[in-house]
Amino acid sequence: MSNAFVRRLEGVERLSKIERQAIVEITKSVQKAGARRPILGEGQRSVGAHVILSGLACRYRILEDGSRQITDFLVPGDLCECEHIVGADSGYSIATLSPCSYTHIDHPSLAALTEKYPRIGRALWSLTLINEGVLREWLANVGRRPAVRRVAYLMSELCFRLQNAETLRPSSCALPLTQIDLADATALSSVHINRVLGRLREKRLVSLQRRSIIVKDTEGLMSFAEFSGNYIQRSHGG
Amino acid sequence: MSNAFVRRLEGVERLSKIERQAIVEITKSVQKAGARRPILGEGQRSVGAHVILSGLACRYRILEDGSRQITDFLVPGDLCECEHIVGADSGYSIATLSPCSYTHIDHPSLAALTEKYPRIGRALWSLTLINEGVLREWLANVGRRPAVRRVAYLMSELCFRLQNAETLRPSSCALPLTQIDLADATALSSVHINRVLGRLREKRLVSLQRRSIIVKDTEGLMSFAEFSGNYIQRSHGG
DNA sequence: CGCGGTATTGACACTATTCAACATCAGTGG
DNA sequence: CCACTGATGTTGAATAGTGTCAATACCGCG
Repeated sequence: MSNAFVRRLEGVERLSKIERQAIVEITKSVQKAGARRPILGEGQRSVGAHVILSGLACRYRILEDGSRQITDFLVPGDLCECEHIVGADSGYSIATLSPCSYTHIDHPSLAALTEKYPRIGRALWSLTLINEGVLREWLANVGRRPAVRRVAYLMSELCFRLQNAETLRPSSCALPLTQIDLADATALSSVHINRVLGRLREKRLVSLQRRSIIVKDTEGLMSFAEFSGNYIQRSHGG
Repeated sequence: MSNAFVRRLEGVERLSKIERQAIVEITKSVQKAGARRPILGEGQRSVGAHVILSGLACRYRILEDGSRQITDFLVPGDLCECEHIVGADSGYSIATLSPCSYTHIDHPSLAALTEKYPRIGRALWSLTLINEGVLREWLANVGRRPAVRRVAYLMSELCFRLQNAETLRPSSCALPLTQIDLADATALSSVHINRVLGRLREKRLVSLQRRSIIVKDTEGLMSFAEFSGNYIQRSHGG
């Protein structure tokens, strides 16, 4: 009777049983996709939004010169492409990184939902604002931090958000990312990512597997990266 | 009977006379500040949001190593610090770049407004989503574009947004930025900004004045930067 | 078994940074 | 009205940090 999206919304706004129910209702037609599949393919235009219910996905764009910039990681509970609901189209694509389940919410349903339950509308706005905060963090990260710290910071954030979404807090965390993915998210070359990861491995913070990176010591990585999750999760006032 | 904020909201949502009136009402206590003054000083915490009504401001953060990252330019009609209204606090500061007039909206007033007029709530969400798009653009810009294009792109965007806010479309546009500001926004050093601007001046795209940069040929600059404003302004469907 | 994407390593090139010296200008107080 | 001051702009030289290229290794998958 609850899912990742409900839990996420409850993290920013207290919901009544009826509101919870309405959200469960709107997200009940679940789709599944394997790793590295498009959810919103390049060139495609969505007519609504998607909610990630399990797994890890990302939003990205291919630039003029062919390089790819990943701009968001999407963890369970994340809503994406709201801009379509609101009428814009910014030309980004969504793809899974690990196997995902997700649901599609069409324009009219969401409009009706927020009309009927303004508190849900408010919660959605909150999620968008938090996401804005994450984007600013990425901007500062890519703009100003040297490679090693930059990579550590990004991985810290991703661990933090994944663990939050699963309401777990293990000291180790597997990230289903290739080194190329990490390069496209941090705006470094994959060659350099490889060297950076070597250094983090020497510090015993991560270990490497083919097609995935294992953070051995999330606490250690976060403190090395000087990461704090304040901007992502509120202390939960109500 | 109209101001920059009303015009901005009307750009994303059709408003009734009563809704317009309500917005004018909530933004009527105007404050003014000269150039380079804090609106929300470092370390200060806001209890609401600010709306820029005229002039140019920016949002920024000082990182661990003392460097400054500007994450947003705020043009007339822009709303900022909504995250406070919604309960978060991301630790950024706001300062004017040119003389500004602005207004403060406190938490309860905005809550009441969006409760009473859901369409206004929806319009505010739209603004936030557009802003998210702008941030993704900045991320791609800082992450992947070489210095000259990067600077050109940023200036293009700023011209575009300023001209939109003023509903003017002159071919020349004065940006009240020092080279240091530009460096902090593009994540380059001010020394390098200086050299880059030299090149753009050779191309007759910009001219330099002390403490401000004049874009001589906005069309030319935008096409050089391969800039398109699609992600900022909708074609205006309803 | 071979193919294609990924990972690893070295050599080298290049962009942008840092440092330093100096120039310019607006504002300030004498 | 002038000299002083501090922030900004300008230029050159040396350097650091990443990117690029290329060769090789690895491994899951068809």
